[in-house]
Amino acid sequence: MARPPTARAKALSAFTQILVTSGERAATLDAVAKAAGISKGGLLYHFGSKEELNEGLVAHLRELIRADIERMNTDPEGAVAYLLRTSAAFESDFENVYIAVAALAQSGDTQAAEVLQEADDAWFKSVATEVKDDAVARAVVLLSDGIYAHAAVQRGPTGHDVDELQELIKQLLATRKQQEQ
Amino acid sequence: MARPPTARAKALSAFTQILVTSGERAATLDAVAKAAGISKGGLLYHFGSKEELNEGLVAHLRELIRADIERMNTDPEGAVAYLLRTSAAFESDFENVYIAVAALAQSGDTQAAEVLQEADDAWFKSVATEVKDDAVARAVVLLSDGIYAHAAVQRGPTGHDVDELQELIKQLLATRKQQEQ
DNA sequence: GTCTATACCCAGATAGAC
DNA sequence: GTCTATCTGGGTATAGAC
Repeated sequence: MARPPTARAKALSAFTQILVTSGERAATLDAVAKAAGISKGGLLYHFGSKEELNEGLVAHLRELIRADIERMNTDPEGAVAYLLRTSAAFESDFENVYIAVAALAQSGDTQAAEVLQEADDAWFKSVATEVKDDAVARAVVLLSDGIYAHAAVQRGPTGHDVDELQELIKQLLATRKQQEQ
Repeated sequence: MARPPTARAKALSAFTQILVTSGERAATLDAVAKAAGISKGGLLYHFGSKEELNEGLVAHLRELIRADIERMNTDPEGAVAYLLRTSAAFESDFENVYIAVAALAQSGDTQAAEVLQEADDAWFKSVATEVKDDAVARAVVLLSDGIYAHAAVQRGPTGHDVDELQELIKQLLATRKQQEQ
């Protein structure tokens, strides 16, 4: 798992790309192998079956979530800004893999559905720690999910105005803090 | 189109149910026919191909959107309340068909993706008319999309606290109205 | 209008050479 | 570790009876 042979990584990358741009139906072993520049046999050497390929991508996302949370917690603008910004802008691999796994989840893969929930839970935790308002944190994660859902359907980054959303969140937090006192 | 023979309606209903509960992969002609209590041949009489079946569901959603917008615009609690409430609670057929079409969209169906965008646009229009604040309207639709995305992945209604969200929106609108003056 | 039977095709998986 | 060739199963579609 630590330093995977390049063919394996290329396969995962190609699989991701096809899932994002063409959907789950198009992501056949043939298509993945071709896009990765290897043969179907070679692909099946690294992933013994289609299910293992799915699991491989799910496991990959699980790793990326850890790294994403790390970046989120250390972002100079804060967790809310990071989450909304990356949802809309595809700053790293993470966003593509997330969308790809979402496609798997909708096609019937239950492990894919589970890891998406894990991402949401981790996001909520980070955001809640920052804003100290669980209701707002839930809303922020929901907004992020909405942006991702859009990207998944439109097959690419969305034009959502993140600054506008951040401003709304800021205003909301200020209002609620005031009322609390 | 006006008074479809029951077999057609049953097929569409079964197709919807399988898509929602088991994903696109499971929604084969065999499975749909069986769930609808008809034979594959009978199913193919009403829908000449799998693609036509997809199109049939997309067209059905397009009709339901009109009815949904109608209910939204006349809801005693208002459009925002209606949208958030129905996203989380599956009040009518609409929500199930919406999730089903979302599954088609993720699997690669472009017409399905288009009609989902139409729904979002129509929702935005209704909400924006009510709240008279485009930024907030966009956020509300995004929240709704987030809730739907959750439901799609979890394969059923979500436990999101709609009252909590509505309260947030209310506070936000009040704050922004005040600042405007 | 709905059925059964069957043909066709392609995605997934296996075998074995290199 | 990667290839080509081949087999199998199942999903889609057609033919034709009732």
